[in-house]
Amino acid sequence: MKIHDRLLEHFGPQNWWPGDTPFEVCVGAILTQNTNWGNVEKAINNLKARKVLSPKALYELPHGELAVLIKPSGYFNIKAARLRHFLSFLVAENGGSIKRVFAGKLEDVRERLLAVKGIGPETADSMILYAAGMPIFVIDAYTKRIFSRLGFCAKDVSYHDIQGLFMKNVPSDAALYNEYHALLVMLGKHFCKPKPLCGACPLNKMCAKAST
DNA sequence: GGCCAGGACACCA
DNA sequence: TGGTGTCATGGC
Repeated sequence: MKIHDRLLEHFGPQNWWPGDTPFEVCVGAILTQNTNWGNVEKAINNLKARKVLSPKALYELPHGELAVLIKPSGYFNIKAARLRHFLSFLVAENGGSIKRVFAGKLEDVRERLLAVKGIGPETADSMILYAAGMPIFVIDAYTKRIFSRLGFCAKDVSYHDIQGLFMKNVPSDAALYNEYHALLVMLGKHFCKPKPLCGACPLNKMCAKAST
């Protein structure tokens, strides 16, 4: 059985991303950088409670106030600055239109997002896949750890290389990429931690390198 | 009290 | 261009 099918059988459909609108997905993508999603939810709930989870309202919020609201997500000063860079790109350069941000070819959209300070490859790809529904495979720390332990790549494989591995071997389908990445995160959270819990892991029999 | 969590960037050699 | 330090909260 293929890895994706095995994970789907074990965890069930994930129906990602946890966010009500494409804009909320983009905000979440920045806030979740190197951070537990539970903490991000607290920050997003703060923004909702203050009724500022919209491009214009968030754009007009001063740095200090924004930083306080997103404090639970950690790195709040840096993330406030990164959010404001994205909001400036969205509101000042694209009229506050998420549709306009994601208009055009995938490669061009990605390049424009990567030019925004604070948006790196994973954050850009998360936005493109989960907010825009365009087919690009998101690579994160879990994906690298899981596939290096399975023996498909080196532990320190580059983002570009492992993404190429997926895009070459998995059919280009946004719904499939969405589900696959979400399932990998579930596996990472529950089993493939820095200290792996291999006993009940659904990939246990496939993973000869579980101890590395 | 330590480990870990859905990164990105500045700085340095 | 590759390695290292920095940013920070909260759950387990």
